[in-house]
Amino acid sequence: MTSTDRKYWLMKAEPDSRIVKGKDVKFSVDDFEAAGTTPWEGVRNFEARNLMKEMSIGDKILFYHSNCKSPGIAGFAEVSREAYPDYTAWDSSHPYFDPKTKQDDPKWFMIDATFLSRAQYFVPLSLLRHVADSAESDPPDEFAYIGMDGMKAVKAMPLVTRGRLSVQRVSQECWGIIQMMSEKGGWEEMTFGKKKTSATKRPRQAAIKNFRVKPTPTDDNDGGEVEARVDTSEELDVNPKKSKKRKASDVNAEVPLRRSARTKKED
DNA sequence: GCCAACGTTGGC
DNA sequence: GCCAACGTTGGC
Repeated sequence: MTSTDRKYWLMKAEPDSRIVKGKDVKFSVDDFEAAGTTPWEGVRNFEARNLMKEMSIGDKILFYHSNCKSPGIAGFAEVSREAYPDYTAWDSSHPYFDPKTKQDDPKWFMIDATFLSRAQYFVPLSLLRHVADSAESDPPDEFAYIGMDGMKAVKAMPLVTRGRLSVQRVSQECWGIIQMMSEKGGWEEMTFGKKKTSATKRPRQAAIKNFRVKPTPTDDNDGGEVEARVDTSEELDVNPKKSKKRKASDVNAEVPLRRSARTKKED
């Protein structure tokens, strides 16, 4: 496969322990590393499911820590098995059981993901938001290497623009940028504030942590140029026809053992 | 097939 | 624990 047809994705998991129906839904980068390869079961969202169906073996995955103290990119993985029916939907004893789906007409799918590596420097969401919010100006000196185009690419990330999706498309540019950031770091000198930025569109999401850039007296770019072009290939082909009506609680009420499909507490 | 109400996601 | 955002439900 050439690098041009390789696809890139972001998948969320929850690194913090949370017991749901007697099971811990925690799935951190440590757990992922220990597991090696894991079926990504429990996704009960049409758009996320559709994206998983587009995945090919070898596609790269940003592994994201969600719903935790410090959300962000914690590691890298790849697709090791293409979409196949999520059998947990048929197992009446399984927390993800969906009585509405049948074996001859599977509704939910999963892929297998194989752990590749940890991010040497955890790339916090707050940093990505900061980058996105500054996309009109030059990147902070600390990571000037991502360039303006890189900032724009980050700004276009669904992670930044919409958030809630547990499986997202990632542009090749963003993949490169985030991997570079995870290797080089550069924001250690920055302080994560907690105040809202004064002016941003998002009422609530704008309440990102502030980054305070410490002056870096002798700085010139440290090399690395990212060849990023803005790629707007973020349109998610979604067409969740409202196939059946089910209460969100019927399906999502079920316990995603781990990762994406965000759980809710017992009912 | 629109859209208001509802319920979940997930950052803070 | 709060609550904005937004996907889903379901009445019309």
